[in-house]
Amino acid sequence: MKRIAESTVRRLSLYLSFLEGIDRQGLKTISSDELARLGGTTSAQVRKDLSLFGSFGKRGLGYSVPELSGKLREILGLGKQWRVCIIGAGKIGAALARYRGFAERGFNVTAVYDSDEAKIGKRWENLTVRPISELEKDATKQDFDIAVVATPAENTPAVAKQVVRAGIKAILNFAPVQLSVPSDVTVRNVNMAMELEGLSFALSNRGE
Amino acid sequence: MKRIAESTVRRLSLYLSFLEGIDRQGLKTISSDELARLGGTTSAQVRKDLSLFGSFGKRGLGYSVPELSGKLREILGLGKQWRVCIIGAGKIGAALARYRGFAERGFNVTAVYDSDEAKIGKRWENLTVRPISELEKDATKQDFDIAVVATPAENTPAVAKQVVRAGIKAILNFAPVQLSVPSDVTVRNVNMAMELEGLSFALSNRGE
DNA sequence: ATTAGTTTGTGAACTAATTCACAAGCGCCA
DNA sequence: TGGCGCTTGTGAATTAGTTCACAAACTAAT
Ligand SMILES: NC(=O)c1ccc[n+]([C@@H]2O[C@H](COP(=O)([O-])OP(=O)(O)OC[C@H]3O[C@@H](n4cnc5c(N)ncnc54)[C@H](O)[C@@H]3O)[C@@H](O)[C@H]2O)c1
Ligand SMILES: NC(=O)c1ccc[n+]([C@@H]2O[C@H](COP(=O)([O-])OP(=O)(O)OC[C@H]3O[C@@H](n4cnc5c(N)ncnc54)[C@H](O)[C@@H]3O)[C@@H](O)[C@H]2O)c1
Repeated sequence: MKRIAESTVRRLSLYLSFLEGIDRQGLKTISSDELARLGGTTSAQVRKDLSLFGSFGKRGLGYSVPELSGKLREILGLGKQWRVCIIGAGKIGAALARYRGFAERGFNVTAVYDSDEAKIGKRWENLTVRPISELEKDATKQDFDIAVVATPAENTPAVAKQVVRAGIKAILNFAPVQLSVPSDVTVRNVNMAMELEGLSFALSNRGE
Repeated sequence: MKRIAESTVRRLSLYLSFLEGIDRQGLKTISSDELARLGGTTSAQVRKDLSLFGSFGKRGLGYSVPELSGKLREILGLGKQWRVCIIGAGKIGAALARYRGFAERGFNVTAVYDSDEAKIGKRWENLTVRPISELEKDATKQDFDIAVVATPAENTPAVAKQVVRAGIKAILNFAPVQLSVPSDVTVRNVNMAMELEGLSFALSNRGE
């Protein structure tokens, strides 16, 4: 299969969320044009994105909402349940662990780790905070798919090393540092300071 | 000035954070090549990004770390202090309000809003949660620059309308919905479900 | 003062992503 | 059955973004 751009994957994810809304409204079909309007893009873009994976629509009619949802879920790998661990039982970790939106999409938080003695052993929702030193051992049994890393920036490179050693192949990183990992490990960064700086730039350069 | 791509702004932001690290290490100059290695890009990219705004380096030497930091801060509009309000005093809102990393970069959270009677009036750090209905009135006095929106998806379009009516020109949106706002308002989305789906896609399509 | 060794800044070349534009397919109706 | 209105799927054209490649500028060493 040809290489798919990250921007394409982001849009697919967006289309899926729109389709779920449309489905709740009870509509049966949708055109590339409507999908484009919802996503702030063009109908050609929508059709091109989808055409990378097959042809799912009916000419003259559009796309069947449930069918396209299903295809997108399949493309995005949402058919299975993913096992997620959260590392760093702090403020962000707490918000994420308690967020129901993830499980709804098949991302199940099955463990939380921290290095702080004061936090280890505490109950967190239906989980107990475990010592980070046990991550590697636990991983052989639990087989985590994704690690969500929410530790202080200075410790995060070391944490990433442990995650890699534990054999986890995907990391969602909230610390404002660039992680260096082997090429078979995928990292996505959520860097809020960077987003705010993007807004700052936009505010500072309006009308130029 | 010519249009600057969002990807460029993200990289500038990244360079700045590297420069701050380098500065703490006490190094005085850095080459485009080293900066590129830190950011996982190429030296030509670094130089091209910077050349969009001027020429800040010395041939044969590289860039002065404090000078380039200063220039980047200026470019990104980090010279001033920004007034930020958080809307939605829930799990994510709480994590953000308590995060010190923002103020360090000039983003000062000066108010928190919610619609829940049970939360209104409560103290949050050095702030008191205010009723969202007062946002518009408060904005005329406080003159917020940026609204961080962390409300449930279903209420968020309405919240965005209120933010726009309050005259705020930049929104950082955490709800998994696409906001439609006038063209003079800039929106950045942080959509964690989308990031996880990106990882899911990567895990599902390795080696193809 | 000259030379050797670096590293910038930037047009030109290239690659990737988006948009155009239209033939072809489908449903509906007469 | 044929024609009309609509919408897809996709090569071609265009636009945007990245990388190449090299002259120019600077330091340090002799
Ligand atoms: N709080 C926010 O709103 C926010 C916003 C943007 C970015 N971030 C980033 O997210 C990360 C976490 O932020 P936070 O506010 O939740 O911090 P926090 O201090 O509340 O939590 C960090 C947790 O990580 C744990 N920890 C430290 N070292 C560890 C290690 N080696 N292994 C395992 N656990 C370890 C700490 O014990 C603590 O419980 C930071 O990198 C921060 O910059 C946070
Ligand atoms: N918690 C997470 O880790 C997480 C992760 C990803 C995305 N999100 C998204 O962030 C948003 C907030 O999530 P959360 O977990 O903090 O939810 P939450 O329920 O803890 O908090 C939401 C808050 O918004 C308030 N609110 C509701 N309607 C409002 C209105 N019209 N005006 C002002 N305030 C209003 C509620 O009273 C509540 O205090 C949601 O859209 C969620 O999907 C959260």
